[in-house]
Amino acid sequence: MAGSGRGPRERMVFSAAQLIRRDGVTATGMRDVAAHAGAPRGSLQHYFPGGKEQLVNEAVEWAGRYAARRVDRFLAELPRPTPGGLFAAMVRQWTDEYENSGFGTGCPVAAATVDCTASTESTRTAAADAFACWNRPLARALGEMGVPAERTEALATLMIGALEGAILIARAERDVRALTSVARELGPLLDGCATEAPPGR
Amino acid sequence: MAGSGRGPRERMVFSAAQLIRRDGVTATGMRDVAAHAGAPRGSLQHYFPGGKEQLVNEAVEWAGRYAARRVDRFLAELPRPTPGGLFAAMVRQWTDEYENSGFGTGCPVAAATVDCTASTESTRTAAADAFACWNRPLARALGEMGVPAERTEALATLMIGALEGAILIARAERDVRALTSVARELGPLLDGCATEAPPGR
DNA sequence: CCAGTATTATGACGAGCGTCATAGACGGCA
DNA sequence: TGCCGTCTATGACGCTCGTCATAATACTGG
Repeated sequence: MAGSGRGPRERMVFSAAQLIRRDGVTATGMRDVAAHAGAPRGSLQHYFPGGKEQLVNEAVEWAGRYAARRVDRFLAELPRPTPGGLFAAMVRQWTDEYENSGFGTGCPVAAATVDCTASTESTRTAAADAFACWNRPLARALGEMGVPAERTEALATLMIGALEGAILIARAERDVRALTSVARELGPLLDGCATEAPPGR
Repeated sequence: MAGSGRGPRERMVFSAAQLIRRDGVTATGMRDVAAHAGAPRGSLQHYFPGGKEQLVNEAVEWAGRYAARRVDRFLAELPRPTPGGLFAAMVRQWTDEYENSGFGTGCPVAAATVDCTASTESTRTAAADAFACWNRPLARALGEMGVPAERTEALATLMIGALEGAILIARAERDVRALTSVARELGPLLDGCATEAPPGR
């Protein structure tokens, strides 16, 4: 994850996302963000006159765009794209990170949702937008893989939800088991939804 | 959710869980817990000499036992138990709560995981135990419904993960859509795993 | 070189936090 | 009545937080 290039403003947004996904929003201090970004403390109030709320919101938005970009990249890398294969790639990103760098970090959007939904309306909105931003390319991809149009959005939500939940469990257990289990079980089921009649109900 | 009965100690644990699942661990103050429980502030240090860490851990443990108990209750209430029906009941608990009481609260175990995994080892352990405590009766139930033994644990994890993720998305969107979508899509797929050959792979 | 804006630097403030210290109230039992 | 463990009550301490005020510095166009 490169992020030390660019201007100090972008570095601070990136650092905020990193710290938030590790410690949560409330436990992440403005001074910590500046230090982590190697940026002067005085720049915070200059670039983010809206204070912590603005910084957090921008970090969440950044995370949403990042997740959407990753979906497109996974699609481009898959030789023969299937729903299960795409989901496996999404999961693998996390198992790789956890095996290489430990279980210290989760998803910043999830952290912001847990931490700010009840208190900060604008952050809640930013989190909802981030999920939508992530959901959109996923649903589109599912449609292109043969999933019936009326189910693409719901299945995309299922994929994101299952991934987020598995991340939670994996962090708590310090074990990628939850991630691999979810990928192994849900993957084939997702593949069954492509170019097939929807399950009777 | 009854909780105002019992002794002040139990009330404080219960109140801690309530506040944590609404505001997160860091944003929940000890004074808030005492006030919410209608308990004297001085009792906190008397019943929880281990400080906030102990209180949070007990709240997380309580939540894990609560979730496990709910699984058993759902099973008892289902006339003809199927994996999808059980999952629908678990999801319905949350859609009911959100439609009746708003989207202010989430799962306390998820909140503790997001908020404390990186900083407080004992709380991370408590969260892992809570997930395990929840997973156990679920996996057992799946086995009794005809799911092959080698898949019960993974499918239980998938159910919990999908539910937790959908809760996150629903809170952010202030909409039960994610919950209903996940239940509608995952339910039939889960039913297909009972008394059937596992999907080829 | 100068003017003026953009950026950085630093100290202070008030509020809230978790924790501690200490004293008071209560209640069963001799 | 007197004692003693359990519980309650309250004020204080040290710390960190987000924010603000104010000044110094860097940079850019004339």
